Amino acid sequence: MNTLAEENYLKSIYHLSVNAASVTTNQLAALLNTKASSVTDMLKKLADKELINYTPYQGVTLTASGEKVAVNIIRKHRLWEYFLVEKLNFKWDQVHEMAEEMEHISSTELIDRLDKFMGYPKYDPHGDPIPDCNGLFNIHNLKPVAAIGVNETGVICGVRDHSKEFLQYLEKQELTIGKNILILEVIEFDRSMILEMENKKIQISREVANNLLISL
Amino acid sequence: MNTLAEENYLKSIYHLSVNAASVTTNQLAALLNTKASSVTDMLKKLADKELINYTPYQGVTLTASGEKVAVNIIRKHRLWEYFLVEKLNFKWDQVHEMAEEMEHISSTELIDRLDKFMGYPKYDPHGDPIPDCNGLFNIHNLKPVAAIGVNETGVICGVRDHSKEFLQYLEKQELTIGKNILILEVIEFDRSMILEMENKKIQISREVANNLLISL
DNA sequence: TTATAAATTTAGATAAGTCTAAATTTTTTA
DNA sequence: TAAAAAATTTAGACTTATCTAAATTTATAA
Repeated sequence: MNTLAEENYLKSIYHLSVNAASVTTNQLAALLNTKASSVTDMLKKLADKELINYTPYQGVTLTASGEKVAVNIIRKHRLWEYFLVEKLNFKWDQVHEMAEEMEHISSTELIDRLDKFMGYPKYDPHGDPIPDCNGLFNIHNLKPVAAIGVNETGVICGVRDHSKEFLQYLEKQELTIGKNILILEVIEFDRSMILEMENKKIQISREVANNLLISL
Repeated sequence: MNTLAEENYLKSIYHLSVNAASVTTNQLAALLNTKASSVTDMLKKLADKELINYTPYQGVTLTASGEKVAVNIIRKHRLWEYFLVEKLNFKWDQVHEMAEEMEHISSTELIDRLDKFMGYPKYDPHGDPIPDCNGLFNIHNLKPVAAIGVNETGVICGVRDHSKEFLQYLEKQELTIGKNILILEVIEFDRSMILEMENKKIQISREVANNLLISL
């Protein structure tokens, strides 16, 4: 149907579209670790297949059919991540690369049965929503910890940065999905924050606070 | 490490090596659904990587390192087939194509954990032995039903033909892995065989008898 | 608003894996 | 054992996805 490279482009366009109306060539080149000229070539190909809307120099958006393909890849990625953590006992910082390969396994029947086998999970190990077999998913309204004030509380529900380093840091601090936190203090000097979590005080930098997502 | 095409060639060479000392270009072309000239090109590449022993016009054998790669792919293929049947409830005739994709997922850690998750199975859904994490597996000594005589018994332990059509036929006749059979009669005219299985009489053609494997 | 910088596209090249057609080697057979 | 047939390899071309370098377009700034 679509090649591996095409799938990766569509997925990347989808992810970059979250923050902007249209996605630029350079953004894609940076995310896909390739050159702008290679991106241009692929964009023409995807436009020919009517998976994206592409006007030279003006960036791209996904068409309805392109978005469907992208969401399906993301569904597969997140379900496999869930499988790796819940069934094979991997840690949340270990599963991304494996899921990057597994998301390209083509069978829809397989992924639907995997979904059923695991009890139709709604969120992956990083708190990201898992699209159902129709491509529908909850967009829950998360805020970075940095966006709330002293004496406010929240539940950790996701991360903005998905890097191994950040996930390992959070794991070590036990700042994991589902934990309740209370903001005790914001240090004026560097805007780092002191939280209470399970009766412990934890100080996190502004950088961390910006990348840790909570629901109120 | 190795490309998808390289992995498929090594796997094919391994499978064809079971029946002969060396594997020919045309055998590979037929099995891989490609042309002899394409095979020659790839054989040169694999020889450069010291995964096969190749002398022009003389066919190929796997080197120790090529065999290790091939066995590892087969391990992954069979473990995923087992997973699909035992965990996701697919039928034994449905899993081959999916496992053809899944066998290329690279992580060794993943496959070893999958193996553990399933309790270290020794045989896949078609009765083929699953190599362990060191590449070792039981070669049990199976015979085609056609090779035994009247009044002899055996346990169905494998198939020679792995085609969907043959597997579906066996399923319908309930001639599945683990069943006990007794040879009641061999029809002289076409050498078809009449078996007793779970108090039922079943007649199978010579063709079927040649492709159904039992242990005595 | 024109010059400069940045972003993007085009042109031409490369590597992997495949193909067809022609050439070569091996095997078979008369 | 020489001619014919079969198997295999070589030569040259194509596609996909990539690259560098040059050209073009858009954005920015004096």
